[in-house]
Amino acid sequence: MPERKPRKDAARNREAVLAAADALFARGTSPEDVTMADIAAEAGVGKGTLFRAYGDRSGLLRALYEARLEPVTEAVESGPSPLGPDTPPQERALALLDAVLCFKLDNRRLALALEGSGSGSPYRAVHYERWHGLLQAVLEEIPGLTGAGDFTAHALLAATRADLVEHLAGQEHVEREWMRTQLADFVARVTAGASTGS
Amino acid sequence: MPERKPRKDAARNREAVLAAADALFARGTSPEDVTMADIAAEAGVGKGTLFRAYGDRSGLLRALYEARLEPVTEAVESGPSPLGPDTPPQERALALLDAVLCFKLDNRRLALALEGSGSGSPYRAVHYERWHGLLQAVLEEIPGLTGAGDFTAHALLAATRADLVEHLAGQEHVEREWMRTQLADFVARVTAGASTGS
DNA sequence: AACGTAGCGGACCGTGGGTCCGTTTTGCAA
DNA sequence: TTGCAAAACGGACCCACGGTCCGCTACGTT
Repeated sequence: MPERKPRKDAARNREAVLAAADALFARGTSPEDVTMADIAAEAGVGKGTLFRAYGDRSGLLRALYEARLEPVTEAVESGPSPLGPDTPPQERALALLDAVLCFKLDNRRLALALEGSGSGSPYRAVHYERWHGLLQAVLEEIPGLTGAGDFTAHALLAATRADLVEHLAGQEHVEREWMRTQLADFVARVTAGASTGS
Repeated sequence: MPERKPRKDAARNREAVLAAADALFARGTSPEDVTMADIAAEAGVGKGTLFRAYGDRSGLLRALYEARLEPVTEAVESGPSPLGPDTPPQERALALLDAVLCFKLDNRRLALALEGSGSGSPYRAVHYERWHGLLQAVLEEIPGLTGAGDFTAHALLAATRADLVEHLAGQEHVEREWMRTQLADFVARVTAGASTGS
């Protein structure tokens, strides 16, 4: 097995970089003005280190995102109802989308930076595919949605896009709870209606 | 009146630039590799000209987009059913979204370049606000959607985001007609269901 | 203690958006 | 026509930022 344990200063630096990035994104400035050099400086580390650790900008963003997302993923894969697997599909779809929305609300800048980082569409990201795959599977179990799971999952997830969330929460000052209600309503309408197709 | 007529070479160059950009985007290459210098070269014009005419990259993109979109806008504002104003709301909502989808399918690269051009979220663009305002108004007239028009309009439009369309049509090779059907289905479900709210 | 190597860091590079300013073109008027 | 001021041109130039390179440092192993 080619698994070689990393040197401990390396590990420490990886952490420092993540923390630094986190701090900078929290620090209100709009995501695209947070430069790689900034992050390196904040972490007290050379730029080279940062690129060696994460490959490129979107790699770093992805790692940070993934780390923040982990608890949610956990809860979805093996947690209790309504997020966990032992939940009737309609209710679970609702819970999933609410979880995504809340996550994006809590990590607005980060999510924004990640989806906005040009390199490749957000739709090729692993975490997107995870959400989409899961949501699709859940939706397919709802009567009247058979065959429409794929597109419907995309469409519903699109309603939680980082820049939309940012627009509503940031510019338009829409209240968190109001947004959750609206999304829940929307999802309910989608999952409740009868199919129009053949 | 501060309206001063532009010099005719200026007008000619503006046109040339638009045409050049159009040609380059049609030429298959992914939108972010179409550089300003490329466009200037293709138009047989200096970079300065291009920036003087349109301000910056996203200005140029917006102008081009707006120009292409004009016929659709026209049809929506004063055309015949089902796009025009004399259409029952539910049917019109469907037609509007179908029109947006078709437009994005026909102008994939351009739409992608515009929405992807970092400077400001797509949600502040004039054309987005036009679509959103209109769709919202239409939705509000549908029984059961009162009060939910704003968010619902955002959510439905999100299903036609350029990168999603590109992902489905470009990477996953989803058929145009199939996509239209799926979207129609989706919209129908949203506009048909009963409200969950108070 | 000594040594091989993983890791470091910041000078350096290429690219692409945007600016500047000397030169050319245009349109008006004498 | 010719003269002239203003508008427009164009490409050399600037700079910020992502990403690379390579001589140096410090880890950890024997």
